[in-house]
Amino acid sequence: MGPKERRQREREEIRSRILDAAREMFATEGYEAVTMRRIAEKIEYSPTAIYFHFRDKETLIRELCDCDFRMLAFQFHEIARIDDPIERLRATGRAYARFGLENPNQYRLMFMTPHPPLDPETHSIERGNPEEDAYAFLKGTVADAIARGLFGGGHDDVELLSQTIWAAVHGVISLQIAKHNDEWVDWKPFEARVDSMIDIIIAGLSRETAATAKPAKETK
Amino acid sequence: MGPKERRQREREEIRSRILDAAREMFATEGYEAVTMRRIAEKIEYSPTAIYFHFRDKETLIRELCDCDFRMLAFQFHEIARIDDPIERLRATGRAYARFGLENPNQYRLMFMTPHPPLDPETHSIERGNPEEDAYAFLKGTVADAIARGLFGGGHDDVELLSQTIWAAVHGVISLQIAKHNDEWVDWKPFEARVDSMIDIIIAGLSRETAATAKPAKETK
DNA sequence: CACTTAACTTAACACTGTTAAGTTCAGGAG
DNA sequence: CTCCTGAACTTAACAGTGTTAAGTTAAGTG
Repeated sequence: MGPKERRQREREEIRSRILDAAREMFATEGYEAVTMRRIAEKIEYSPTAIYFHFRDKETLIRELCDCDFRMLAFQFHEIARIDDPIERLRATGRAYARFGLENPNQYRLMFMTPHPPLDPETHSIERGNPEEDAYAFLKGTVADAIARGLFGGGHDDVELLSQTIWAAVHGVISLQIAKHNDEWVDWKPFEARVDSMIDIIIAGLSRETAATAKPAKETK
Repeated sequence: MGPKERRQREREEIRSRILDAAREMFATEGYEAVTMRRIAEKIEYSPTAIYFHFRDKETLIRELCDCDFRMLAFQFHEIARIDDPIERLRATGRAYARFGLENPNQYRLMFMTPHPPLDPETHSIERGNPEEDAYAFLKGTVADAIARGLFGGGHDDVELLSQTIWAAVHGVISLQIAKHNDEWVDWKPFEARVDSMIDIIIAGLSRETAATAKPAKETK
């Protein structure tokens, strides 16, 4: 209980003040707007002070990122209670899309920007736990759907299907974020595109696999 | 014949030398590696010389981008001769995926990075011409499929379907580019993911619309 | 020949992330 | 109490960025 713990607490406090300042600037103005000097200015320290708490800018931003991953997984809390896997899948897709639309800067950093592999894999998120790991949550739903026989025959690879479903919704979101200002394309409303994608994917999964559904003709 | 045209030609020549130097650095080392100073060094001019040919770095890079868009559209040249719209669609998706995998840096800039809207819409590409405009090519194929009754009833909005199909394949590519180094996910091979996506989308679009394929139950 | 003008260079500005060196000051040891 | 350690910070600087203002050079034109 000595002053040692107080020091520790103070350290954590300024640490999270840095994080908070960075988060706000990042969320409202985007990645480019976050500079060490501006963070420092906001919390009224010198720029170098930050380096006492974070190795470099990259690790600072990555810590923000981890936090957002957990926030995303948290969006699925309510949805987990939907019993029908198909409806759960639909709701998951929509929630994911909403997250992307409402947090475009975070989404860009999380899913649209290549990162160098993290050295010691020191994530603070428990991998595989659907409460914290959004991908694990999706896999769980897909596995349920397969187990209950809701997908057509041939659709039995949980990993592959999860990655495909994820990519489908991610495609809509990331095009929205990257190109919704692009006048080249007459964009349909975002919600319409999300629903269209989810409907088509679910319809496609409900049928037999292509090999059996296709007109029996070996192409090539 | 006069020296006026020679000057013009020389100007074009150095202009394209800048472009070429930038393109090479960009393709092999990525966006961050391209700096005005390094371009200048490569072509043995001073950094400021570039500004005599391009307003700023942004417009230089955007001109590269335009070129890549045309290159993408060119990939579809052969494919245009496939008669069956469904098979043409399949081939288009695969060619698009290959383009993304082989040109990740270009793909990132073209489809994964938000750009401020271009002032006077001075693209050098003819919009709507399938020979130059890849999106127009896709729309053409989708329209064909609808016209021949290959999609289920209800799937009749060319624009919406094109955007959905594009987003689906784009999702696979962009996750590959941004996250294939991420050990969090046990990635299936890229080709498998592309084929899975295309098969599911086509299955979802074929014949009966979602409403009839779904168990007849009004959700909500 | 004088003059304009395009094409360029040099030097600088205002930024960026990051680091080396110096300062301050609370807390523990003797 | 003094002495000293070491954490937490600041100041100054480095090497880099995109960009611009001012100066130079040389070719073409009246």
